[in-house]
Amino acid sequence: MTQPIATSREVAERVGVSRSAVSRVFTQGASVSPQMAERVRKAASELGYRPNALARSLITGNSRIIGLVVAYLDNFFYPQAIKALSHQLKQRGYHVLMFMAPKTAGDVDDVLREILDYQVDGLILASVAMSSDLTEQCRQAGIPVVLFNRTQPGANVTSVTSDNVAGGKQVARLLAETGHRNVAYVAGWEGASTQQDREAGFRAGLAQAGLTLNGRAVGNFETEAARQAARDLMSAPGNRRDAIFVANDHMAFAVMDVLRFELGLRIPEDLSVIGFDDVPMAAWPTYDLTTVRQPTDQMSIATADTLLTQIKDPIAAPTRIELACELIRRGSLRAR
Amino acid sequence: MTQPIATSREVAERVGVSRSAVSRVFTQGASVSPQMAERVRKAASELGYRPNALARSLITGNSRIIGLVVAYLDNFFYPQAIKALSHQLKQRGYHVLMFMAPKTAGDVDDVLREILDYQVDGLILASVAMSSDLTEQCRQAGIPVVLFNRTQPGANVTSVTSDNVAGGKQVARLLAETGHRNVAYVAGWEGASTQQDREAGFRAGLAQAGLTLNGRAVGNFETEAARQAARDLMSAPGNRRDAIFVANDHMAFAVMDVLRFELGLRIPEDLSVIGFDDVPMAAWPTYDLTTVRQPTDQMSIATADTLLTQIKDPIAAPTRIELACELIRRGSLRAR
DNA sequence: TTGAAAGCGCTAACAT
DNA sequence: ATGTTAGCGCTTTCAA
Repeated sequence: MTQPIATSREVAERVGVSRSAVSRVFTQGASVSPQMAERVRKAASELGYRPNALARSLITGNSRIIGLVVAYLDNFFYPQAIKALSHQLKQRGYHVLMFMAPKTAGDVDDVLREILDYQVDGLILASVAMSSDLTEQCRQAGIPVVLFNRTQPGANVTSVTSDNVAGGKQVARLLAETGHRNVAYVAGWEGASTQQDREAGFRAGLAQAGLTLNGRAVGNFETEAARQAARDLMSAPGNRRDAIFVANDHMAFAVMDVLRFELGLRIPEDLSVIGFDDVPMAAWPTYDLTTVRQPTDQMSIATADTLLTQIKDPIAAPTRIELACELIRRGSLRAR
Repeated sequence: MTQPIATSREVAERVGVSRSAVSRVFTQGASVSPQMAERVRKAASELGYRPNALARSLITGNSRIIGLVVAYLDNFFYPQAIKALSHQLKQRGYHVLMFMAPKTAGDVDDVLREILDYQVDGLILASVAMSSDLTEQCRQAGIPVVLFNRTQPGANVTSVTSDNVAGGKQVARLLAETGHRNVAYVAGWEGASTQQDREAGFRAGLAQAGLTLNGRAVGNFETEAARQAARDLMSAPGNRRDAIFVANDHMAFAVMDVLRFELGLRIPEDLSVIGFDDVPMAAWPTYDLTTVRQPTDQMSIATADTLLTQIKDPIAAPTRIELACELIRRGSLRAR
């Protein structure tokens, strides 16, 4: 015997007022007398009434739902980020409709369309790309999109990242200063702007220090591929590397495991390793990883802020927000 | 110049048919002639029309949205589970409205109510408890609830877990068989059924083997608390423990780090460590953790299945689904 | 198979 | 400050 949830009509009838009155009581900044408010609230709580968000959205034209698309949930950076994002949005009265994207960009559009069917007020793409078709469609529909931890070169779309180029440069400078001369790089997925920027910054930094990159392998931001990258890098004959910069912490852990357990190397005595992100595990004594800290909380705040700004003011031009990141020096790096 | 998304009326006018006709074309199992379907679809795609899910929900009474509440996102078990859950639900045509619960159970109800405002068709609580008030309210409103990886003793509510008692027992048996005689336990948050069941099973298993628990500390399912638990356990004077069973992998890693780096102990030579969950990191050579594998995918499938069953048939009685779990023996355990 | 009419639950002018 | 009216975009009887 499923008893349906009370409607505003029932509350109105019980109190003997109009449905508009009930509506106003539950609407921010509407004008109602205190006694009306009290009587309505009382009846509402007796009946267990709460406004139907869907019906409200249908008429106000905004759902207070933000679509969030995530791909790399196995990288610890993202659970952290999701938590922060969801927290920020909640504080602002928004909710998160989440979707796990396939890493292959093909199907993302389909899924995005499904999300759009729910009249989301905005869209956050965490390390996910969308077609320029869909970007355009969102623009036309007036739905702001923010790219989180990724930029999309050609597309004229808002993004929030840290300054990955500067981060890469800092790593190069640190390695040079600490006497490393034979450094290699483990790349992430080549299509990712974060990967590209970190590498570009790293190479530029090395060049400034009079060094060149001596070895490169692709780890695709995945554990297994990163392991293989480490093996490939170290099996190249005649090379005596003294440092590896890995495009993110997630892969750096995999690389360190291979160096230690398969190749019997000591870190940092035989080799320094540097990562990127500063996920919590990087601080664990087992890894004690020197890395570049991305300001997750600030990035989340900036994402929520710009998204909501654009929701309020759809004419606003896309911005590219780039936050400073900080080198965190730990035991995986040794001066030589 | 924000161009609004096309409505069914516009499509209807363009084709010269009624809005009902358009609706039928986009409704499963409605009767439309092939030529009607084709003309409407053509016009729809030209105008970029897709049915408004909110308006549809308002009238059909189901939103195809499932509310998902999660608390412990820093435990790697959950990102995995979320991924699996979201995947399962997507396959069945549902979407996930996500919320991060505060670990303090107080505010969960508030948040749940917000989710309910969106007329979700069902609710999944991952390691989160709700008040019996709200449980009752959901029952009355006909909204099925499934507890994922947690049971709620008094409450008559559906849950999906692995057989934590059996898991704990297996651990005890294994430790006994491999000659451990002085075993301690690091507990999770005491309010959690998983914690309680694992400990109960473990104690029962020890008793069957003629052993008793020799030391216990509470790690609350948190890294820092687990570290402290390890310190407390090992600093008890006169004790020569040979094994620690930790209530989940997430804490086990923290415990291992303390044993190795603060206390200078070797695992498993000086001490065996066993965890619970079998998160991906457990297989990494650094930890190589003996643990009890929870069947994440099966649990997710079971959760999605029962939830959707109950959505279709709201009269169905709550069930308590308990899936077998499997002991995974790795290097952190040594026969003595 | 198709169209006309009614209404899901709510809010937003417009009066009063 | 409150009630009346209209309508958000859609689906669903009911007739034809």
